[in-house]
Amino acid sequence: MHPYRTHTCGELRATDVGTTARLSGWVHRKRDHGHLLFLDLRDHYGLTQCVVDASSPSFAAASALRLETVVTMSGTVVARGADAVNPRLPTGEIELAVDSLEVQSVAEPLPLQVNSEADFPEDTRLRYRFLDLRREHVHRKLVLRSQVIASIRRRMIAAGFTEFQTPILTSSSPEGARDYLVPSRVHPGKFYALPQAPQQFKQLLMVAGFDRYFQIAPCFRDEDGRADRSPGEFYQLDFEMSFVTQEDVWAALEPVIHGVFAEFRPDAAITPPPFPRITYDDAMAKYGTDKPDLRNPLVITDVTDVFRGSGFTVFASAIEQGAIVRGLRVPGAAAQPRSFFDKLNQWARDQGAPGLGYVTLAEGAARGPIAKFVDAPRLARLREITGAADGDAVFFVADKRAAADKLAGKARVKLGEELDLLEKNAYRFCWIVDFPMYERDEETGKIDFSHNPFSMPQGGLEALEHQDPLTIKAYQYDIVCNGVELSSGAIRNHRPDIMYKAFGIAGYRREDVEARFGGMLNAFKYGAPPHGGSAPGIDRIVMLLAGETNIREVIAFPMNQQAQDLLMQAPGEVPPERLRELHIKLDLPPEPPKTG
RNA sequence: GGGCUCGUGGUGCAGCCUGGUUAGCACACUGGACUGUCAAUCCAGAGGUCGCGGGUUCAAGUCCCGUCGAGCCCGCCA
Repeated sequence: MHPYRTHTCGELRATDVGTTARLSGWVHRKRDHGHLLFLDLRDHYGLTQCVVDASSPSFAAASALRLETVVTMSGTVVARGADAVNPRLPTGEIELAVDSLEVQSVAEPLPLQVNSEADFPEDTRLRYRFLDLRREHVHRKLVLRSQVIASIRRRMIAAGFTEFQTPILTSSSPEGARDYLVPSRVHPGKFYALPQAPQQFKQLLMVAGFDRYFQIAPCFRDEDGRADRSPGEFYQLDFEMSFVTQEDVWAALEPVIHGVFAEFRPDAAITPPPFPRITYDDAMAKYGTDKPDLRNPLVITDVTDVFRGSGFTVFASAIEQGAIVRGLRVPGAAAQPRSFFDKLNQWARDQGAPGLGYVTLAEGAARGPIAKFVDAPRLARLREITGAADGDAVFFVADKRAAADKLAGKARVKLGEELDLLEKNAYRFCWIVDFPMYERDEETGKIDFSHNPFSMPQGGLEALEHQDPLTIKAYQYDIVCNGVELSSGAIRNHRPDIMYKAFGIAGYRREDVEARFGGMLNAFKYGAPPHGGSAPGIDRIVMLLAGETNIREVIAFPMNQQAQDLLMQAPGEVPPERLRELHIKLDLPPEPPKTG
């Protein structure tokens, strides 16, 4: 007999009754009746109830087993009595009558209950991640992650993509985030950078003629974490295609994304391809964000006309100064108590806004604090623009366009959540397209790239030479699901002449461009195919499929928000001789005074 | 760098608003009882610098100030 097991803990069935079996696993739970002991043995595959009674020579040893001890149990598979069958377990019709047991590894008392679904503090979970990952619901999410990645890989290969690996130790890249740097021992004072994305490599692979590239690519960015953004590192489905328009890229990705979501969430409603395309400008106007959650039925409108020249001087004079007024119609909200509107107003103030105006509609009239300024013609106009009817409420935000969009967008999210308006069990996708090529830095007034500097400007060289840069769009697009940005992508700029010009507008001299991106620029001088791609975030896809809002839930060994690995104690100090070898001298900030 | 929330035996929570008996409950742990449980049950026990420092007070887990740590958010992340 195998020293550890003849079956897994999820395998034995009624048809195995009478056979001899050996199982190995963790002691999941014990039910000790004194002269009869039930013991649930758990492994990756499932749970099997093992029984030991007082007559067994193993009885004392079995009674003494602590939870999570690893043990091998041998015995006979026996049928459970009709009233003892556990229908919740696949192995619930049988149990293992234990003849002998062998302890493989003893467990100390646990800092974290493995057989509990209770919430534990995240630092405890991360410090004892190996225990946390034993817990069924956490374990399952990591298995899901593996299956999702396998499915994506299968679908990409079937679609004619070729998988590549690209360097991890590379040079600093043009993405906007801070790089992780790795000092060179051989080249004093020089550093490798970990790739923020394999951006230039995948473009070089297109120049190399591979036509369709993909990679489940690790990406490293030294930026602060968020619930949906793991600090340090994450994975992208990075892909790139030659001789394509942006429509071709969308058409290539949509069946992969839709297929994966349909495969793992057959219960959910999923946007069928082709996904809606929403221009950046429309998204900002209608949803107040470039990553709209389309499960939310609320839509923002422009009601500046309703208040222009009205008696409500707060809005009217703001409009004179160039402000706009955004309206948010909320069906049925007129029935909410006054406290509801007061709370929202306070919320808006907490967001740094002067407040959130509103009217409610009933019996053909407007009500509320500012209703007296909305006369009959203005009310008619409001109804016309927003579609509001009796029983609805309309909220107002007056500010400069960008600020008004932002707050109206936040209010849309807030109201959608508070009033439980979001479509349930649904994945709603869209493409946000036609991003601006450039934007003006509010502080410096300088014109800079608003997204990827390697994107092709719409209109090409012609547009760069003759158009106001701030009006130029790029062939740049994001895919968004349920308010989560899954990726951005672009048709790339493969023409050195257009690239010099594009960088020139953002203030880079020809020499700067050559110094920083010489490798790729040089490649483009020897015959580069037009190409484009995208790179959806794997962690975010799995997070959405798992129904989680925290990305660390689908990463086996995540760092905390301070970019520390509590299990492996990273980052850590290194011995002085290693620093000398790397030609590094530390220049540390002064120690803060110790107070406790 | 900033804002908000949280910090109480190994673990999860209550107690704090409104200061006052031995800091309570559950899980885990130790011992005992129990032959059909499946979150087994019952009895007993051990286990606490109430994050840390300072202040107010006759008295602080509770109120105030500071500080450290964690989470969420802003900045940042094309």
